[in-house]
Amino acid sequence: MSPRTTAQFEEIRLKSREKIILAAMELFSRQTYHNTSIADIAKEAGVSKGLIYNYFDTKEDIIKGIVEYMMAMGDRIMVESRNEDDPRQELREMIRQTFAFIEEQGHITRLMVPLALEIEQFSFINEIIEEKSKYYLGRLVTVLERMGYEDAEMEAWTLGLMLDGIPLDYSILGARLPIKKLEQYLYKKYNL
Amino acid sequence: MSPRTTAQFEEIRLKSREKIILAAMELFSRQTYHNTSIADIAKEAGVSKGLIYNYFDTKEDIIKGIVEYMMAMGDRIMVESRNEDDPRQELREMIRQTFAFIEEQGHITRLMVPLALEIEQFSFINEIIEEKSKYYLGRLVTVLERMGYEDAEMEAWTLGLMLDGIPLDYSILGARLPIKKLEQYLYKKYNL
Amino acid sequence: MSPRTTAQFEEIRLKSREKIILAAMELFSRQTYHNTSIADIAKEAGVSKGLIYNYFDTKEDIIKGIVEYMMAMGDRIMVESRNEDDPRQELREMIRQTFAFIEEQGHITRLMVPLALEIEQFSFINEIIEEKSKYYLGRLVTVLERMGYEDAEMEAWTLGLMLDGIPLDYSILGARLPIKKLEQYLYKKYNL
Amino acid sequence: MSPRTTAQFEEIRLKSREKIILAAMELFSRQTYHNTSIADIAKEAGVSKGLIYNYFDTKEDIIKGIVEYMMAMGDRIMVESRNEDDPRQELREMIRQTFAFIEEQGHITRLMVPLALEIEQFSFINEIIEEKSKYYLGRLVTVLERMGYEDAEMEAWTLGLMLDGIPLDYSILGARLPIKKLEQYLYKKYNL
DNA sequence: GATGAATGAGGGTTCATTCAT
DNA sequence: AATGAATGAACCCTCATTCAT
Repeated sequence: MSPRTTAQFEEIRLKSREKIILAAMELFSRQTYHNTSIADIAKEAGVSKGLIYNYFDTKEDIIKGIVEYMMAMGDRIMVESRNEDDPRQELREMIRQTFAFIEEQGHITRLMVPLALEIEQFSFINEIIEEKSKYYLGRLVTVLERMGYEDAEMEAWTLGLMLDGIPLDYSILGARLPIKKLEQYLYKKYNL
Repeated sequence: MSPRTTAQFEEIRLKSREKIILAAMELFSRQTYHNTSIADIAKEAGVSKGLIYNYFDTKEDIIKGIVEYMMAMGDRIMVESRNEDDPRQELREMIRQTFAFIEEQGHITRLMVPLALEIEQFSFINEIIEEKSKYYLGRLVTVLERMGYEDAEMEAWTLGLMLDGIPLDYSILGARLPIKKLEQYLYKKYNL
Repeated sequence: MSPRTTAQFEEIRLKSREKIILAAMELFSRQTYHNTSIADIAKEAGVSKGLIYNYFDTKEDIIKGIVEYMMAMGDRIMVESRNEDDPRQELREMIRQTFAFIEEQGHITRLMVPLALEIEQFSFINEIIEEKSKYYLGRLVTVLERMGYEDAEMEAWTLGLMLDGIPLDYSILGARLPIKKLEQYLYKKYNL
Repeated sequence: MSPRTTAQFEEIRLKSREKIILAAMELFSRQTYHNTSIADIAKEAGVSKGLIYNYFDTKEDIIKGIVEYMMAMGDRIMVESRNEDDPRQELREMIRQTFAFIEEQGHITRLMVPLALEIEQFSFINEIIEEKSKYYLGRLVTVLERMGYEDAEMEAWTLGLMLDGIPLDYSILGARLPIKKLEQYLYKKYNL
């Protein structure tokens, strides 16, 4: 009889929001942002069209929601794995995590890369990608320096580019990309 | 007043078709496939909307036209540069051409990469990319073998992935990607 | 903890209802009936959307509520000001009250005039206006007859029309309408 | 076989545009701007919804089109009727034209007055009304001065307001407003 | 009495595509 | 070959209204 408490409402809101975000992620990665209509998302989420606008001001806003959701969910590439004593160990861990991420969360890759390219206005995605890359590159440089590389910066770039190429090729070649063997090869190549 | 010859007609047709394709390329790379309307293309090409349907059955068909056009235009990454005597020279040439292509024809890169990801129905683009990659990879393997690399296949993959990563990063970082230095570094790294 | 008495409930009801009506009046006159949503009203009234439907069956119903509210509030144009002895005095009082109303309650004017025209279904507003006008006109006729006007009815019409023209011009011209001077001029013209 | 000439296209465009404007005028005056949908207009004009956007950028733009159309159609209140010799004759003509306009083109009145009040953003309608009023008032002042009125300006205001009141009352009372008798009464009152 | 999440019809607008000329 | 008026399906979004709590 009495109205729901604020906490109850909050929980309901979170659940609905999540349903919508998950549906949107699924569809965007399956069929592209532009080929997915609000009606599609609503149906996939089992929710009315109108409700979506209770949580997102605009269709593009849903993307922002997805990114936030993913960041909150873990953002697992970035798990810290510093190793003061052994730079080799640290580099190995960085590479391992990157491959693990691509394999385990391949759909995120397949979602974000196209999104970044598909929606030009969405500079904020590019900004996130750029910032992460810069941070990642910085760490690579440090580690490679400690490993004694002379031109550590350029070597970091080649490694970084290669790791960036993986999701791209992966989204085209899928299983034909020999990920496992590549990972092993990198360990060997860098003596890890 | 004399009726135009078949050849004249054919020439007119080719000219109009080219105008449309060039306009579409320009706009797709500037503003994305989905954000470009047939009306936009018509205006950019200085042609009526109706005429476009005289040459292309559908909007997506224009993409096919673009790809064909680009292939016909020279496909310059693929210029043969075999060098039976010196594999080093051949690899150097392959790398050089790749970088040259990215720099000179950056807009094509910025056009094709998004297109490949944006339009899922367009498996044929993926197929083209895949075929080219396979060919390119094959050549890399051969060259690296001749250069004495033990695991030439995996080394070719790393190099290929890296070269694929460049356009991706380039379309995000633009001038902040140190392309020139990267090219030089690769020459040094592979002793070319 | 003791249950509220019926009277207390009734008071609460009245208070909420009034809050809603005042909010709606404010917004309708500020931004038009059609540009004001139930959500806007709820926010302005500091009340939930649901509650509004506790007091009004429909959005249009709120208008009925506003009209009733205004009538109950005093209907101040219509304050009786009969003066058996001096028709001049009576006419002067009628004119004075009209001008006073327009000046003091300008927002009501700006609310009702558009409303009457905007919402055709709302014949009842037109009916009210019509009835008031007829009554007002009747009084004018009587007064003017007593003042000796030969064609009192037509003179009453001209005066009535003029007084109707004021809110209309007022809602367009605002302060550029020389209300004060007009009032004085009318007194002079009718020798009041 | 050959494409239509520019002139032919121009004629087609004018015709379609007019069909749409006439349909919109009809519906706006019958059921209010806000209660008329683009679909309604399309149906009334016997045209597709899409075509309307070939001629008007936006729904509000149609109003601008209507106003322009009406101005181009004649704007008949404003027919010059100067009479250097006899101000009485000139005033009589002004009043006559006003009444004629209201009677003959009542739908325009019923269209524009609500429109001006319904759409607040549409300052341009208000501006037109204001400008016309100022002009009209100015002429009234001049004429009344020549007729010897002492406070010609205020007298002009009362007359102007009254003439403004007519369309307002007319849109509410319709035929119950004794227009004919009012007109005659004014002639008599002003000795025309 | 009160809340706000949820619904769904409907509105404005866009745009690929057709077709008469 | 060429034009651009015309179509209509589809899309994003708004909002009055309902209802479980």
